[in-house]
Amino acid sequence: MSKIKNYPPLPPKFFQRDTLELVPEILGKVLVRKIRGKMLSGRIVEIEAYIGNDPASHAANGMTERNKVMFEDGGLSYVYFTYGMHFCFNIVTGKKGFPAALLVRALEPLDGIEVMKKFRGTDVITNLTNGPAKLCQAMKIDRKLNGVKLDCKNFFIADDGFVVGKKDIECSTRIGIKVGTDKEWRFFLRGNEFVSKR
DNA sequence: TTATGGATCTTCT
DNA sequence: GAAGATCCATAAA
Repeated sequence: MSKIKNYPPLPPKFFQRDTLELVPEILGKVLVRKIRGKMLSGRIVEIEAYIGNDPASHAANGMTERNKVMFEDGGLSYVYFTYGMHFCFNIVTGKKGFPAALLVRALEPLDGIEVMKKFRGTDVITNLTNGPAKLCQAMKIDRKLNGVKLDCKNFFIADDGFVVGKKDIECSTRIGIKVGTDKEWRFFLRGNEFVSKR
């Protein structure tokens, strides 16, 4: 059993920095979600950056009802609905007024694996959270968590002491987009079997 | 093993 | 009306 519950949430201030600078800090951290008395958690092993007027970002053309959370201070949760049936979870980064976020694409399941299996309807561990919409389903992340602060008791990011070396981080172009493909803003842990494949 | 279509919300044209 | 920061079941090869 892990000892994540002994580690306090990272404060919102932690996320109010340059987005790309945060990337190596976020990789390896633990996303914790408490629901109905159960604790679900997973180590963040894959993220993508969406910054400013980057053409691939939802915020590329200014603020809308959906993306307005991206303009808030770092440390908030941005959850959006896409393709008619899927939720994706982002960590808002940087300062208020500048739209930036890190899309969490994959987790390595730690606690509450049995609950995740139930939510996902599969027994295959590597298929629980290896995709942005999958991890939301596994952790029951939905619209209600859009815009919440990530230091509340039921939903936060924690540091359990796991160390990620610079050499363990690999980068590539982002996935599932048609513009902004010149930027290598997808980051993942080298060789981790929970990274979404493509 | 790779390809295709369905699900059907939100935004922009 | 069309496309999208997706996933999965099913079909073809």
